[in-house]
Amino acid sequence: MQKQQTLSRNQKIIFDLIDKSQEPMKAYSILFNVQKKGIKAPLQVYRALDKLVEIGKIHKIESRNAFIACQNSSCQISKATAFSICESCENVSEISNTKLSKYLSNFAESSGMKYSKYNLEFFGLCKKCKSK
Amino acid sequence: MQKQQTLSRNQKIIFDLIDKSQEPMKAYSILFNVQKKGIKAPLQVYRALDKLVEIGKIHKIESRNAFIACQNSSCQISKATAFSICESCENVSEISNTKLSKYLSNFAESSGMKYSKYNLEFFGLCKKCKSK
DNA sequence: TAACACTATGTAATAATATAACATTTACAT
DNA sequence: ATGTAAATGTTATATTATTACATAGTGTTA
Repeated sequence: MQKQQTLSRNQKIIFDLIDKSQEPMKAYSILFNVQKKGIKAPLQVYRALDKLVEIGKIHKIESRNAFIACQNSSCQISKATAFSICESCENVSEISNTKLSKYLSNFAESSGMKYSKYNLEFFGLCKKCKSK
Repeated sequence: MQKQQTLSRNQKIIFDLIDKSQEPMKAYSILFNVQKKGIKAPLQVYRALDKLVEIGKIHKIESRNAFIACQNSSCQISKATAFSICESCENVSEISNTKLSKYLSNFAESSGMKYSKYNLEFFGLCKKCKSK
């Protein structure tokens, strides 16, 4: 376990918004939603997002340019992220599977590079959408 | 093996440029490089890129918004892509490892979703950079 | 060959995503 | 109280990507 981070004002406002959201949020949608709380500029949002990603409270879904709260309570720093993404409803869920992450970090360790992290995105239809 | 695609004029110009490049290329850098060949607008580039990705001739490196030619001659449609990315020199190399792709597609198949593809990006220091 | 569908192209405008540069303030350890 | 690192505020701008609309090429098949 890492030590608990204290979030700054802006970081907390933005984390709370993302954490409450049922779906990944985009930066400018976040901006729109926090303007009433005094966060007026894109850069304020991006700075908080960068920090929140760095400390593992949120993850960026690279293929969507969107952010979700970490679903895995024990993950304070994200060195190993995996998601499944529905191409129909755009639902994203975080995968937390010890075997998978062991397999992938072992793979990376044995590849010749000095491995620091990975990101994996699966695409397809989620349970709901595939039965439609 | 899939059937061989014939590339259109713009697709061929853009594929050749990416294929010759030693590093991933960004869309506007591609645009700059093909203007002398009559491709003047971003959309012309993005349309060709979309098609080339679709038929598996190139891949998009999502974390970098950049494109590289497929290194794997037998891969005509990219349902399973993996890369290692150097955080220092930004070198990107495609990983083509049958065991890895089997492991990941099996994982996806057993996850409950109707799996169609994945993308995996490893980050760290490449061989050259780690010894500096 | 004419009619059709499909794919690709050309062009202008604009939307969406992200960062640079600079000034100021806050948190907090010494 | 002082130094330092982190965070904030603000303006402007860079970068990445799409919408909308008009036109042209390619290949089938009637």
